[in-house]
Amino acid sequence: MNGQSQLAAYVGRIGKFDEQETVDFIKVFKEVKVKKRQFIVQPGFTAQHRYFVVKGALRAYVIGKGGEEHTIQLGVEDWWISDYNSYIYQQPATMFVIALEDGILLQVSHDDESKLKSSSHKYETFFRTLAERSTASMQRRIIASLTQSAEERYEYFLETYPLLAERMPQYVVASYLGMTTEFLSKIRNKRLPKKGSS
Amino acid sequence: MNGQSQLAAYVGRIGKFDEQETVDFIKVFKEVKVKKRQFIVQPGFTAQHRYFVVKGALRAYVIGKGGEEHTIQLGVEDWWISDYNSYIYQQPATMFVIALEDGILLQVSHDDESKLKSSSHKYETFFRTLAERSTASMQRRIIASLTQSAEERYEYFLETYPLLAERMPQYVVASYLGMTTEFLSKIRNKRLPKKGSS
DNA sequence: CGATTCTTTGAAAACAGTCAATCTGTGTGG
DNA sequence: CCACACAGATTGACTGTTTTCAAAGAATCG
Repeated sequence: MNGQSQLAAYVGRIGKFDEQETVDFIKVFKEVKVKKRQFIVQPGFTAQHRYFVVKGALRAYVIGKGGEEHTIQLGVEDWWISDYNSYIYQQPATMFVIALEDGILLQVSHDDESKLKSSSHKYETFFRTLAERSTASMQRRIIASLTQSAEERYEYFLETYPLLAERMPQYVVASYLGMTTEFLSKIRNKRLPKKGSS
Repeated sequence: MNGQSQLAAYVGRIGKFDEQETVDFIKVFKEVKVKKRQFIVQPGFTAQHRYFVVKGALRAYVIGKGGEEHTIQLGVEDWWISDYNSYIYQQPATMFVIALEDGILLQVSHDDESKLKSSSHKYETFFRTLAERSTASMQRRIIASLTQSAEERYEYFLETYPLLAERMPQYVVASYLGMTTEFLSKIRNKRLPKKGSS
């Protein structure tokens, strides 16, 4: 399955496009390959694209005053990623988006996305649904950060995204969950007291 | 200015509706009065409406395992409020939404909103814009919670929402910022060492 | 391997929470 | 108009979670 058909399958699950609409939609996306450690968004530059992850893993992060990296968003197959504050308002980004693995993305420019949205009610609906789901998921994350301890947030993350927990380096998981790598390491150690303890 | 014309002015700033479209849009909203301490959303019940605040102040909060209240969202004039996870997916709410003051709201039901969205491309665009802005604002909040200390979050809140900081009880501000009332009180004390200190 | 990159560990310190008591204001009903 | 109740804010001592720092261990990759 190539990138286009993967995106086609994805949009088929969300937007009720007919065949021609699906083709026209996918046409504006451009496939790009990314290498591990490659940046696709950087602070100071406006995020020009929204990216659909065909293959690979990415993360978006900001740098704190002390130089710490704080992961704002993760992306793997069938997820979207960008600096949305930058992309939506077309203002300079505050985030880095970097590839954690070699991968394949399908990018749409802000301009082409706008044209899609205005060209068809159905496309507009598709992006509205994306944005609503994104709002709901961010709200769940805010709730988790307000109500749970570091250990609980990690447990919750393991349950919710078991595959991500395996795939992402631990410093990425830690910074996504709002704790230091050192502390996550200690949490993990407490959970699995010793190796070969059965 | 009544509630309807206030909403009309608001939608005029976001959606490019003509006169008739504005009238038709506003027609489906129903005005409701709320008294201080009145709940408009409660856990276990599906949030049936999205609310536009004409007048008053509200807050949405969840209850933690220890009984603490965590404020997820605030609402004052010209803001929207609901439990979006519940409203969007039409599932039982996890949040309370309560009036902090007597007020006036304009509510739209999930069903009517769906009809609006499907009846016109422009209405769809309006709700897409709402959702995108909401996503961006939640992302900013996540960044703040990951990168800033309690004191910095309070400073940022004061700068960003000076009117809210005056209007909301301090325990609401504290629980919105992810800290205890006691700790916020200590932060405030440090900032303004003593009354009459000049 | 040889050099990064990532993870673990432990001791000390900082940040923020808990608990309990007190203080303040504000309304409401008699 | 007063008194009482109650919601909200403050204070201080103590506790606990999480961070910081520094060093050493694994793992990975060219």
